[in-house]
Amino acid sequence: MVQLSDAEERIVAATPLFRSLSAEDIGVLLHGCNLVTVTRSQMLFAKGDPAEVSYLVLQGRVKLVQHDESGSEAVLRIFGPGETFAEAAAFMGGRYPVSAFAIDQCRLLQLKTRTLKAEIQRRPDIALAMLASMAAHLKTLVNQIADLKLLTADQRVAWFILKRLQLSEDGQTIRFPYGRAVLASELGMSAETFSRALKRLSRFGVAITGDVVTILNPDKLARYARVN
Amino acid sequence: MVQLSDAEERIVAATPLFRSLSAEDIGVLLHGCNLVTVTRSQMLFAKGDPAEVSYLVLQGRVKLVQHDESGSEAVLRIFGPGETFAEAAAFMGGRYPVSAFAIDQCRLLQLKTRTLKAEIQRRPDIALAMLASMAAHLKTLVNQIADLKLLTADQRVAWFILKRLQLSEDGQTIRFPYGRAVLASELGMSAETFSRALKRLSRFGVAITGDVVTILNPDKLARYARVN
DNA sequence: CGGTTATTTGACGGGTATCAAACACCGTGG
DNA sequence: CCACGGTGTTTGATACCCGTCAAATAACCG
Repeated sequence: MVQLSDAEERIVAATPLFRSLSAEDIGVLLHGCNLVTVTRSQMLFAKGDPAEVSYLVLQGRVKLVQHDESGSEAVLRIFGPGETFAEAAAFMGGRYPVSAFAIDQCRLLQLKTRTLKAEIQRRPDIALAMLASMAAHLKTLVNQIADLKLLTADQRVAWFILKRLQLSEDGQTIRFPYGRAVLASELGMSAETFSRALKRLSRFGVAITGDVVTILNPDKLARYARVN
Repeated sequence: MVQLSDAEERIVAATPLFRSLSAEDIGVLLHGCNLVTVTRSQMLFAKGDPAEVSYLVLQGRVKLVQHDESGSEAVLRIFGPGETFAEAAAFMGGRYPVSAFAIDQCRLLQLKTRTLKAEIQRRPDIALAMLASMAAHLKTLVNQIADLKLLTADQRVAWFILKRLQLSEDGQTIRFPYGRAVLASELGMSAETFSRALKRLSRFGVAITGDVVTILNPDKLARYARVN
């Protein structure tokens, strides 16, 4: 059994995969899990590696990326504390279809697929939780595709800000959770375009100071990025 | 119980969701299902509708689309015979995150979520099959995002042709399964760009006559669209 | 404080969307 | 059989979004 802080245990219990389970059920699933610590820009797995484990983020951020032969990369998604990833690949027993890198210093829980599968056989509701978790992933990806196809770069940035604003404390400011270059790639644009997009959004009441973004007029911004 | 032709029963049995199940298990799941027939361009459900059923395609093609306020649409994916869709949304019991339209005349099986859920409780392996099916969907979407972010329009068209070529009989020709406009939207480009892309690909040994595409030199084309 | 990395800014070119018109395809009805 | 309207595709002209390259600036860190 791994050693987790109280805060970390709360994170685990709150994750979609485990939310519906009792503390002891979680204990069973975590039995024999590895706790791994990785440093900034370190690789967790490469595309094509045999997928034997999935991950739960406790601290830091992980980016899932796809590379092309020329070396440029596309960030598919970024996972933070409380989120799980690579469940699907691990579960299918195939190989990872993407690569994973730590953006920050990270603490991660490695979930053994074997244990997970075994538990599903015994406890069908774990399967339901897993289905729910994967359904959420699906929805995220579907929205991302729609955004890429329907919105301009500026609108995607605006949309990103608005989404974060909903989780914000004061409803007026957000802060960028990680570097702009990574953010740009996640939104499907170059770092330069992202920088310019931010500047252009000042027309709609967006002010940037360091890593803090102040949205003077959320409605105006929402009207510009009319989506969903 | 619905009335299916032999061919259709074979389609059902071969679908990822049901592949691992016995004929009688399938019978249980299909019990009380509706068989629906829709005509070209008819809507199956709209984004925001309560998601009560998922679908299995028997005949024809269905497109899942997202609209923006200006009326332009993005095709997220197209499903043909033997494929299932909307499982995730139906399963979560929420609302459909996208809209669905028939491209052709279609015959579809409506799967009741209630039945599916009940069976999962009794038979965990159905849950595994469902997880596998959703994992496959996830992988498709992930690849689509990577393609949109990393490839040019021409490369996406080339890549599409190559993928279809692998399923081709003779390994030299394919035919477009549906209209070019829909195809273009699926690949994330306008119909005009798609048309021009096809023309430009003649430089790499792609010849078009009507709906038939002849690939004179698959290797050359693959070298151009170097991906995966 | 120096050296490295991240971000911004500018200039430029190319890829794509958009608009418009010409054209091909197709089932219908005269 | 051919005319014909509707739909879908192609082609051309144009504009602009956005990526790339290069340089300047800022932020970071030991």
